[in-house]
Amino acid sequence: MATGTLTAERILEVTEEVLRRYGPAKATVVDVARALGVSHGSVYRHFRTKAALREAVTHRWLGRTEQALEELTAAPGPAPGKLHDWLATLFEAKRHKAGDDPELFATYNVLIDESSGVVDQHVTVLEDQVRRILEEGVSAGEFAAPDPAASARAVFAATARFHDPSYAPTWESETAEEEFEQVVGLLLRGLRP
Amino acid sequence: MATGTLTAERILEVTEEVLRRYGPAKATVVDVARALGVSHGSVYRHFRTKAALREAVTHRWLGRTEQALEELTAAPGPAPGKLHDWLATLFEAKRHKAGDDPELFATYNVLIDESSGVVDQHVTVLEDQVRRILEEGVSAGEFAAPDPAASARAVFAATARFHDPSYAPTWESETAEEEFEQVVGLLLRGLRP
DNA sequence: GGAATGACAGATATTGAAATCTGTCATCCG
DNA sequence: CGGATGACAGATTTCAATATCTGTCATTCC
Repeated sequence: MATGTLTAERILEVTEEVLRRYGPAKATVVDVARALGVSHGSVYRHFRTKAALREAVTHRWLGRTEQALEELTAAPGPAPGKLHDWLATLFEAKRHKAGDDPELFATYNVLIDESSGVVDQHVTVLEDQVRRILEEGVSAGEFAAPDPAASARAVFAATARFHDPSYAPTWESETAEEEFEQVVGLLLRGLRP
Repeated sequence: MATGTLTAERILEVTEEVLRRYGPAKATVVDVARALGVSHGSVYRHFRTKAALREAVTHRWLGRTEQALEELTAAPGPAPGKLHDWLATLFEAKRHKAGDDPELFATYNVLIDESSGVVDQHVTVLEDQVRRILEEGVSAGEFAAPDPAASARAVFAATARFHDPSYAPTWESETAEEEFEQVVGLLLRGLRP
């Protein structure tokens, strides 16, 4: 079935499929090897441990969200509106993933709990995007932020309710959207010069 | 050992002890009855189910925090400082419980996960205290909040990072205190008239 | 008569033996 | 010779038998 050489990339693709099919509890390295048509020893040539393989899958998954938000970050436009949209996009992306395919979302949440290092890196990337938006706003006189990096962490922390997966069960509620706007409104007011 | 009549209050006290000793997974109604020196049927006279007993324990535990914060809420003084102190006290109380006796804290977190209704009520009580502080500030011209109840929910949501037990592992970090001040500072700025 | 008991049925948890998986490595193949 | 293999040891998971627990209720006790 597998075409050509066995690459790390191909293993990651198949691992995603196996995780989707069997779930995080039952997906084994042997399953991945079987789906690839190779021995499990070959998988271990590319990933030192099962944990490393799962972390790589998680990294890929989180990277996709980072990429979508990076485009927003780099786009032109006033910083306050951009920050609002950046947060709204993050919220909407997470809410969509959670509501659309709850099982797959649950699977990735298990992976995320396992891979704290990968998540820390993800958070750092996102906070850095927020920091860049804040700095842009400070330059344009739209924001006051003596320490943009610290403010970025604060903004990210204050909106955890809307992007941290542990709150996913509440994201479908009718009031979630309104509460999001309230929090973001408060933060944008707090950032005014 | 037990003195006099069997009361709901006495059962709750002993249940707390049993939970502390055995943990949430192993503490049984039979254990509670044994510690009380009665048959387990007698416990069921006061609490319809094991879940109801655990919820009552949770309610009592959360009520103690509500009470401490209520005193702060009712005290005189400028609203901005009071809101800051209220949030700082909540943070400190949680952090202290988590750091002081991690096992007991973990036990109560298990109970909390089971008792969503009780927790919702607790959150409502705390948000109401925040709302009263906000209204006080609006009256004194210290805050601008067209809808104090909505702003109270926003303030509570934005500080989840510092009172939601799922974040407890990060509360000991050196930067937690600083991040708390950043978030609260941003919120207080956002509430200014 | 109101509170407590303990035997009971069905549900849940524990246990230990068997099966499977993870990670290594000597060997094989192109 | 670099990459793939599959047998292997120790760790983990599964499964089914056994034990315990939950919640009820007819009976006992004060």
